[in-house]
Amino acid sequence: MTTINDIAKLANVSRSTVSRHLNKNGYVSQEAQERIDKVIQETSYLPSQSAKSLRTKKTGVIGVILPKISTETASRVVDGINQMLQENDYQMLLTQTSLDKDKEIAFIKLLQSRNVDGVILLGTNTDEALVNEIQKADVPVVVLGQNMPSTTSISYPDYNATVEMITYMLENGYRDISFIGVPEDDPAVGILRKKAYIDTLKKYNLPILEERMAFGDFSIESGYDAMQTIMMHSSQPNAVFVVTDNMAVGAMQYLKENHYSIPKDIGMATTGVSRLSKYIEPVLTTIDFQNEDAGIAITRLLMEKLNGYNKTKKLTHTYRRLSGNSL
Amino acid sequence: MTTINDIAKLANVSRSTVSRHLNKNGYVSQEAQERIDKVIQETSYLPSQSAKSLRTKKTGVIGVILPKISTETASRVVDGINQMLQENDYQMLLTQTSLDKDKEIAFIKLLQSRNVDGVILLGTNTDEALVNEIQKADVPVVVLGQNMPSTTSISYPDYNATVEMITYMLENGYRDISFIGVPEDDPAVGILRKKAYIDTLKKYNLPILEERMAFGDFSIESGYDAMQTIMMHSSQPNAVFVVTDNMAVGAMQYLKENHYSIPKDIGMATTGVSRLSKYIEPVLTTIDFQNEDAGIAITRLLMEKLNGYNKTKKLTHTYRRLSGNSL
DNA sequence: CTGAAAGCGCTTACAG
DNA sequence: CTGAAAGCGCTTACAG
Repeated sequence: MTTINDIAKLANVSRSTVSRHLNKNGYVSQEAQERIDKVIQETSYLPSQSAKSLRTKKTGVIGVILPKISTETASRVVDGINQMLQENDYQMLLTQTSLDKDKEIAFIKLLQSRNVDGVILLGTNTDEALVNEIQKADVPVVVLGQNMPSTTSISYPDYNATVEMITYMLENGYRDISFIGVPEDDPAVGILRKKAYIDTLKKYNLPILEERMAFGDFSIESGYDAMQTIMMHSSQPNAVFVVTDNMAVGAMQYLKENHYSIPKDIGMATTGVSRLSKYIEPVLTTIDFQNEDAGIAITRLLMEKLNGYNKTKKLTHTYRRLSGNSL
Repeated sequence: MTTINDIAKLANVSRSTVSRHLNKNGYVSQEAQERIDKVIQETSYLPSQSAKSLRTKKTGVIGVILPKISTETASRVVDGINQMLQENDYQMLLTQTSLDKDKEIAFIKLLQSRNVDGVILLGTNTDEALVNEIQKADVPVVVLGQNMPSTTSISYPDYNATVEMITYMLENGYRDISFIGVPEDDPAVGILRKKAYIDTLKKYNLPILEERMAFGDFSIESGYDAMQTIMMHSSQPNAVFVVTDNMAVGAMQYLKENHYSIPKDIGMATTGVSRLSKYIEPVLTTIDFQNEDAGIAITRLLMEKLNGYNKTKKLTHTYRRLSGNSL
């Protein structure tokens, strides 16, 4: 392997001079520059980032922690993150927790031992242990998808967007709206979206019925099961709001298999927009959280922190409602 | 930041001993071990990977180069890669070329300067410049999706699977089958799948018509355009085979918009299985290349190389045909 | 404009 | 069983 010493020797300068030239700080004579460039060309020398990092305490690498890679929402966010990182000459170290909370904490540690310059966490909870770990991290950690205490984070407009959607359903005449959610250890998706559903029904003086609510674990299968649970009950709803698109797909499958027509027998709305949702029959009415933009936005906040801005910022991302024919 | 020196001092041993204990090589007395563990606990010490890498020339990081992250095929492959890497305690550095060939070469260099232990490339071409770069890399590079010269690689069964699908279409009575492909600088998708289409028609003594073929660039839009090009021609086909699912979605959109019914007016088959394809109407008949398994398999080959196996291996991945109602 | 020297935080023979 | 020493490949004041 070629090192800076080899280059120095071949170019007849000291390695300090080579380093100065490579990093474009300090003066290097024209002649020296040319000799160095020539030698670098010939040897196709590449500076060792390990050595560089050890000295400078910077790696140019950002760690990204996400629940699951092969999900459309996540891959879009990653796409946005990646764009922004590439613009800023950062590389991305990707880790996946498979929704295991312990791994979130473990990865924050591991990423630090890898000397990443910062961490982007796609949040699934705001447990105290996690908050503590983020606090004591000695690199900036930013969070997308949860309002993480004392941490720079971007939330999705879980409450408002859900209120708007439920209201929209009510205005379209649906009165018996059921709800498929996730457990409450996820404050954003589990608590806020459910609260929005309940609050909106109350506002319209409608009863909140336990049997109209069921909960899944983000998977397609769990959406199927939740829909089944709801429909097995004697008093059936005429609409359903599903908090994530994956579970909505499962719910749709259950309804199709059991010959309920959407929207004739039961209206459906959800959150998250699929690349294919335009082509599904029926086209789902959904809330688009614009994940790619969110990925860009959270990365921008991290870049700010890396540039010395050290106040905690809290943002809420935008959204738009996409109308289909499932209502 | 806590370093090995701090630990050594606090535990009253030399840093050699701490190192020996951490890496579990060489003897360390029970007492010393306990003192060290205690101090590590208290300080929540994490060894610097940069320093470690500089010494050992190993980083425990694998570089992954892919054309585009937010594509279902890619994210499934990444999922498989990630599973296998996690089992082997490796981390993943992810890069995206956006289908820019120069970036493939640039990333191979960049990843090396980051001292990755190996590289997995999702191949889009087998250009000489790329082959050379792979050859002269001083870490193992393995390739998925192309039969890369002189390189350990796993190909998809592009030719055979396509022959089988076209044959299946012919056996189902379709005679005027059109084809949507990609340019020939992609040997696997561009050349082999097209050749399979042509060879199979020839075998059935059917004419090969230029106007029955159109080409896109993997995007949904290009599939739309290609389908349009074909349908604008006076002699219309009664079926189409599209080489990728993304382009198939575009082609479907064109057909729907122009009130062609699938499969009544025109049958369709493609490659690649979408999470949602079961729920699209019609359900697409498709070839499933089982991308997650492919990701696992290519990572396994890389692990073998990392363990000293240095022969070049060439594998072809499996596939299965999924029948829908689009034919 | 340039080079010698120190040091980043580790590991690894080597000597004891 | 343990420690001193050398060295991995860089960068960065500092002196000239």
